[in-house]
Amino acid sequence: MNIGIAAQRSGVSAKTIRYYESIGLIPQAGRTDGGYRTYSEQDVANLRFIQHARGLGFSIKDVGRLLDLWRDKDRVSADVRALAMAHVAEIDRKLDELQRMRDTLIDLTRRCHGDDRPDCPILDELAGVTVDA
Amino acid sequence: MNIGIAAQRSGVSAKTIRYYESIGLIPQAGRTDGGYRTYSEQDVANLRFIQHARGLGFSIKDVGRLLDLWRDKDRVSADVRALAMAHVAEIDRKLDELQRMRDTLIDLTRRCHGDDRPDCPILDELAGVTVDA
DNA sequence: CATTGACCTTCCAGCGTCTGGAAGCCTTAT
DNA sequence: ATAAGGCTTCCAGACGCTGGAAGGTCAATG
Repeated sequence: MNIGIAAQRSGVSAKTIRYYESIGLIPQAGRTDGGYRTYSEQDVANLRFIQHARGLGFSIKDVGRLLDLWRDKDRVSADVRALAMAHVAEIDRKLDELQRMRDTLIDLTRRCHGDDRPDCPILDELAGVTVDA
Repeated sequence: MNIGIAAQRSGVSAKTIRYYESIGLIPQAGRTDGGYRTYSEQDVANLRFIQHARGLGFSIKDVGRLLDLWRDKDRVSADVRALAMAHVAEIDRKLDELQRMRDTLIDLTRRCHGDDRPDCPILDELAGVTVDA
């Protein structure tokens, strides 16, 4: 099948499929006489796998590792689990950071009048002005 | 003062200060006869402001808007507040997404033996295999 | 058989936010 | 005079795509 159909069926855009091929995440596709890339059901399954892994936030590099593990019938599930748990740790780090930002922002917006006057604790905070209550 | 000192005192690296200048976030610095950039206390204050805003996750574009508001003595705090709240909304979106990823990953890692056997619900899920309990 | 239109190809550029590195100039101290 | 350290510019790379231009291929139609 052509790349457009593979894209539709995998949920990965044609543009992105070509990109994945260019960086070596997926092998080079076969070609028709006219130069069109051709894909098999297995290729579509690989692309779906990639799409799901990306949807869980795994980096391209990690997706490559997961693909390798998936294909390796002698893998040990501990390796897969370790990869996933490291990723969870990274997500937790990001969650913490975002939550801290959010807390600060919520506090500041609560203290800001939000009317037509110019004074604003948000700007004060950014400027490093210490405003005691 | 030279860029290195301004960097130290603002917490923004010299490299990044030059970058901010190149994209127009800060005005072009004055120069010595030898071509070195020079900075004032006010410049350092601006850089600190930028650093704080970036630390709260504001985009460069939003930081530019905040700087404009900061400098505009006729600003209305409602504008600042609206910017901050829009940013909180964006953070909430990211928090939700990360939390969803985390939930799925935690569930999968819990169901994965994580031993020397190859079978692994994480890979099954990514492959789209439906495993009923 | 020619044309149309949809699909495919490659290549280059840009998004956002820096960061690293190379080659070379300026300044200050010895 | 020289050395060391800071400064300069410019190019490239990181991440993961995405858009667009210029042109080739294919299937269906007139």
